[in-house]
Amino acid sequence: MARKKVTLQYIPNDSTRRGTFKKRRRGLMKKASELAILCDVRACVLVYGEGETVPEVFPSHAGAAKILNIFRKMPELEQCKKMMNQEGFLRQRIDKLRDQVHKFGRESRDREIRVLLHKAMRGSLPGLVGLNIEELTSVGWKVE
Amino acid sequence: MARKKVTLQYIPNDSTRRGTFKKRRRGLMKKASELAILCDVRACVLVYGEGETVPEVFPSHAGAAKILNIFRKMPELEQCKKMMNQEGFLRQRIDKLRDQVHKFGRESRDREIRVLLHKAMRGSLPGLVGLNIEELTSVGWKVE
DNA sequence: CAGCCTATCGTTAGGCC
DNA sequence: GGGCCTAACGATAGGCT
Repeated sequence: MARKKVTLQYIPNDSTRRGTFKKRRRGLMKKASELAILCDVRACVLVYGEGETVPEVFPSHAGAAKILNIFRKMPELEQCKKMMNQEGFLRQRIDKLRDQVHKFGRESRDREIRVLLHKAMRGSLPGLVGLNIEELTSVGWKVE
Repeated sequence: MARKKVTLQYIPNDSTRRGTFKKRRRGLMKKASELAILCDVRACVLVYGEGETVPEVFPSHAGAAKILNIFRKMPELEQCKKMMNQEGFLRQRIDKLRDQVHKFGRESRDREIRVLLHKAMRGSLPGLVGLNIEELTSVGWKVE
């Protein structure tokens, strides 16, 4: 009856993981729906189930596609804008790094890094800018 | 100190809405991250803040773009599959309708429809055929 | 307006059919 | 595996600084 404290790491047991997945995906979609209703904002969510070719989508296939198109058209334009100032440059850099981390391992490290970077940013921007990709990536491992 | 019971409808007051938005968007992103970690699934979330041109994205701009590409390549193929059987056809139809309703406005008489759906499902599929577009749309939303 | 706090509500892990 | 249930945990509305 006592509920375990949720360790936030990959659930090895298949049936447990699937059960959790089903519950939480539903929860996520609900949250998204609530956010959209309460604040009337454009939002979309895609979640591919384990080995599924068709994702569950909010708010709908077409609705998501619409938002996705907007998202798609923005990249280069935004990149130009971002290049204009240091903050933008940093953000772009973080994005790349985040991706690398993703490639290496589970997303858990991704999230940790984000927090870490947050702190680093508040501390001092130059400290972060000085690091190269490998160094920052290894920071992710270290954190874990 | 007493917390209100959350009415799940558009929040008219600007500052309240913005506050709620910030909190809930953060919460949504966290949930997404947890889901990805716990179950190791591909997922992405895009949320545009009120009047923002740049959305907040999970797991990252590039990461989302990757998933979005997969999503994009699937439509026609899946549609063909779905056309194969009646259920698929119905689902596709509901999708379109769901989108329409979203464009028109906020969904309201929620509970009534839910009852309707219950009846329809227990009765039989043909029961849905009798409904008009608006009703069917709401049903589609409830199907989730 | 942005954080921080706390009471309360909503989500969900773990059991049990 | 799919639902349903309940207690525990996590998210967050409302208030204060």
